[in-house]
Amino acid sequence: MELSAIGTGFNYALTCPAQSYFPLIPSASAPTTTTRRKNSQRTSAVTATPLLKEPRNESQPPPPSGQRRHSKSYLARQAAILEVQQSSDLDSALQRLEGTLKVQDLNVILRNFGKQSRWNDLSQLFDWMQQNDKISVASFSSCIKFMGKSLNPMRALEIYSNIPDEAIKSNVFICNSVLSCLVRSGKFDISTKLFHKMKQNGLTPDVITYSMLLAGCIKVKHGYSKALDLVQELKYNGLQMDSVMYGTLLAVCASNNQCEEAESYFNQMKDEGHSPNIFHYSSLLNAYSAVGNYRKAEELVQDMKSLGLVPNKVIRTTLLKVYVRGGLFEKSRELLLELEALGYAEDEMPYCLLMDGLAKAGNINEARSIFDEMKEKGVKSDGYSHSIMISAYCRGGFFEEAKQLAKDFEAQYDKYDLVMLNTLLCAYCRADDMESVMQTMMKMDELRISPSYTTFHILIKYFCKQKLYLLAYRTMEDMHRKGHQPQEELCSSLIFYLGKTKAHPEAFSVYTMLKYGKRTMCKALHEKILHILLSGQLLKDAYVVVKDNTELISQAAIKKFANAFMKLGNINMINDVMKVIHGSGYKIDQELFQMAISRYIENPEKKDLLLQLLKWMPGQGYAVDSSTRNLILKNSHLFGCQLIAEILSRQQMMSKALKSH
DNA sequence: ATAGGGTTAG
Repeated sequence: MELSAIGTGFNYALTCPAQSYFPLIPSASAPTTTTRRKNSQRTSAVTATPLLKEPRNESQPPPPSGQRRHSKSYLARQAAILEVQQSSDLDSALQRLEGTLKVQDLNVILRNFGKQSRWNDLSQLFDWMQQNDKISVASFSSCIKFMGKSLNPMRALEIYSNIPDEAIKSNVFICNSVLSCLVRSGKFDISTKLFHKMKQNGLTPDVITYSMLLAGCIKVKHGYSKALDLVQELKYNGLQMDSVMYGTLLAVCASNNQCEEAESYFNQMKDEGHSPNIFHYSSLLNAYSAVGNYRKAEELVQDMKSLGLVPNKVIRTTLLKVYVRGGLFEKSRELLLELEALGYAEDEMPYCLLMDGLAKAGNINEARSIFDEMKEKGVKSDGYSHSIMISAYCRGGFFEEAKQLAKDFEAQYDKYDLVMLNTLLCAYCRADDMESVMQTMMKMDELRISPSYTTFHILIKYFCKQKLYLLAYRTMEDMHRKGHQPQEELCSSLIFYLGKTKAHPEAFSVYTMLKYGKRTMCKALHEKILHILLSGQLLKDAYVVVKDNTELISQAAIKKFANAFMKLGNINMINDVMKVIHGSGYKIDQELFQMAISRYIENPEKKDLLLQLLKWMPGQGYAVDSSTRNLILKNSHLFGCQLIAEILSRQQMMSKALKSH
């Protein structure tokens, strides 16, 4: 322990030549690798210092800096810093050295813990500093920054919100650290909200604040317009864009396909006197790659070279992407050779770019030959190239080839992730290899990888194709349970098949999943499900469908529904159904009334409902015809003769009045 | 005495 402490102290002296004047430190010029024996040999030589550029000996005056006077306490503090850092019991070390260590020393330790990713120690030290009131703004700032690095934004927010002093809470360094921590942890929305709150509480943002938030726009939806807002606000506050901000802004443009904007910022940046570095070029080139603008890309690379910047692996790979997107496969191949020669093609990525481009352009055989060449050369691969080719074969309809490569992959690699599993699944489904499909699903289960939207989609489609409609339905149920909203087209066809195979309740269940999802659905689907429900005699469900979609269902379908319902539907709902279909603009005919009334006559205990219906009719312009009236009169003893006679006469008066008009 | 950015890639 002691020895190592001395050793490190010695190294520290190396970084601070001024310390070499102190006899405690043997040699400032001794290299780290020098052995202890050589060290001791040299000590005397250094004391004489005849070869040093600025020889000093005892007769010379001491250096003007204050370091000499404070040397003892300074050294004690350095030693204490080391002791704390190397201590196995942090709290006791802190207790022991409390008198020696100043706040800035503790901050040094804090930062060192951060640099070494010693998160627990960092947290413990910070707590101690807070409890012992040995803390400064810098401590907060550093600590919060490292909370971002350790991806612990909640702890950072907690620390920040526990700061009692409003002035410290609005300190720009602390605010910047908090925001940086949030942005780094992918919490852009929270950081934006907090930023506004901070401004309200008195924060004056600086370039770094804006730069940080701008960086958050790269991986975010509508990042470009958010970035523009930030830039505008920055300018409004009298701040100026610097080279860092331009770099970030270019990356935002590139990731949002704002090619022309990227170009114009690049030029603007140069006009303002900032010289672009390789990253600025890289981002702009990336923007060109999205649109395949190879002319501009080539120009840019020339421009870059003329400034003395050497295109690196990323630049060249991005240029390859430009050529691929632009459909310049000859040039792509040439560039790939160049990458190989430079040792930039040691992994499969550039090959995959070209293969994918070729396959998507319909040139699947050429893609395959690159794949084979690559395998022959023994290029490092983690299976991505297989995935590219399998997808390409599936897209092109070469299902056997896809399956072959899928099997090939499984024999060679044991690295499965969700995307790969989905790719394999797709290949096995298309090649109609049920056994492998099931094996893949078991694999997924085994690896505790939960199926994605795509997984379910592939499976459901496959099961439909296999006419395993109930299995497809169960899968869709599962998908829905996991919170995925199935695609309408898939639902629609499954509904159709389920209906055809007389799985009416299942068909309705699929319809319900779709209906309560967020997406809009095809208008014709309501009528389709209505027919299915009617053929399954699910009249209550049919009633709900009609009620909820009256204006989307044809008169013919309403008629079919109404007839079915009057014949066999729940007698208690007959009047409701009448009202609903009338409300939809459907003109109820005599046949329907007669059916309803016959049901009531068969069930005399429902006489109240019959009376209600008869009373309702004249208000809507309906009256029973003579044959129905006779039917009612014949059974009027069941319902109360007097009442029936009254109601019928009112109906008659109404219908006469209508006729005379 | 502390805070910032960017590149290829399912």
